[in-house]
Amino acid sequence: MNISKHSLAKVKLLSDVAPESLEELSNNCRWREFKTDEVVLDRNNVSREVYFITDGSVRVMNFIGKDREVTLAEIKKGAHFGELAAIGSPERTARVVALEKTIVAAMSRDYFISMLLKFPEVSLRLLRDLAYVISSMNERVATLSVTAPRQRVYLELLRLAVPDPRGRGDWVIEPLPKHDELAAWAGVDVEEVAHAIGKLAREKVLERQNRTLVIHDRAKMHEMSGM
Amino acid sequence: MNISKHSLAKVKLLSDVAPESLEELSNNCRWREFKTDEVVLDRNNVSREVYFITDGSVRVMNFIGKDREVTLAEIKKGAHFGELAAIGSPERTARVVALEKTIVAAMSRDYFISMLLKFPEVSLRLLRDLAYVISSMNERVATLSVTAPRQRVYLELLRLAVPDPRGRGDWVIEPLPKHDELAAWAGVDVEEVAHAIGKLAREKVLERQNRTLVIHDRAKMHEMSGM
DNA sequence: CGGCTACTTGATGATGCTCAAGCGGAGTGG
DNA sequence: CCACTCCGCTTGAGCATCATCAAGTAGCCG
Repeated sequence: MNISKHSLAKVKLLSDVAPESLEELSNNCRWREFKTDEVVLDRNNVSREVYFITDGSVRVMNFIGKDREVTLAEIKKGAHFGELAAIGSPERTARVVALEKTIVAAMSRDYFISMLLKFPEVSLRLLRDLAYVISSMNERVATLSVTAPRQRVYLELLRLAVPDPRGRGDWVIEPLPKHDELAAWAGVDVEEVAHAIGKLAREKVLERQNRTLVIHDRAKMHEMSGM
Repeated sequence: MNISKHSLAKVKLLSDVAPESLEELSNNCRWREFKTDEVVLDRNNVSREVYFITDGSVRVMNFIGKDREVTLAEIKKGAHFGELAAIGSPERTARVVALEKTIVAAMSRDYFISMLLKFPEVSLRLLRDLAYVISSMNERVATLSVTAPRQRVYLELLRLAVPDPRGRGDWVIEPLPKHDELAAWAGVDVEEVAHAIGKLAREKVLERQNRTLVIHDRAKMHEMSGM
């Protein structure tokens, strides 16, 4: 096992930890690798380990009823997940899937807790992380409560759009995620995403170009989103 | 100032703190009292203080657009709020209103942070609290994403119902909150709450009795909620 | 070229939001 | 003690919207 590749140096949560302590922490993890779409963690898993992503990214999903799925978060290199189950929540309720080839360090619950008590700065940083998560979710709850499905699709598209690098006042989404991904974020079904984009295209607010969406009239789109 | 009334002894977050330290913490708070419906904390407030409720309860709300409001949480005696702004989030985004006569201890951001570093057990307990909040919000996001407005009203009513203390297989909600409160939780408008309850009454699933709702067929109601 | 997946588009029916009108109980002032 | 009023609840009609179903198209990979 190549130790140099198995370092927690890039993990933001641990950036206040001295290098020598970090190495000890690294050695107390189970290192694992996952392929795209592989399930990293499933519901009702009882391990309660905490996972640090040193390379790749994952998506956290929740299932309601039997068929419909909701995307709760996407977590990237340098971040962590599983801390909720480790800290307190009685059981895992979400499923975590690798979005690409991903390397994670799994730390046992007990070891994680003892680390928090040993390094208060880490606790503080974790608190900051969780506070940020809660703020984001507050926003999301408020948005979901107040906006109509169609509007949520507009908002999601606006969230993804970046100014067109080729000058012009346009904004672009590139590459456009698959419709079912957008649907899982916005809490609508797949057809609604297509209908929403179709309507915007008909009204010339945006244009479809292969895998990218070019938004011509961002202001109007924003207005249509009702916020 | 009556010191005996101004004690943080009942605050759960601080239950691992030794009594003498607790007294010092108590003395470093600004103690304040609010009447029903008084605004404890408003958006864009820059104080970043942390508040401990020693008596009473408050509601945390968020406003979207200009008119519609969403209830994010209700916080009771022994709990705390404002920790998100103190720990990290750049600004306050929610409004906090007293639900009854309420006494709070306000602790400055800096003092709070230093306390966390001094008492790692408190950090750990706070982490647990936040983890619990996140889990709850995950559920709420998932529910909001997947269920229709009508169903959310049913679910909210089911959440409030308790078994009828007078025997019988019935469940009761007593007192029934005002419709606009239910609406703010479920993310629907006021009439939809009335329509939903009306429909349930017509189908004899429940019965309206003054300020209380008697649920006869909880199973059917649960089924209608689609979960 | 065939087969698959994702996207597009439309029709339909159910549903929820808006508007509107009436009702009932609690509190107020005479 | 009685009107009066306000606020919250109830109910309904009309209309826009969204989920469902369905069919056809585009693009991709073997």
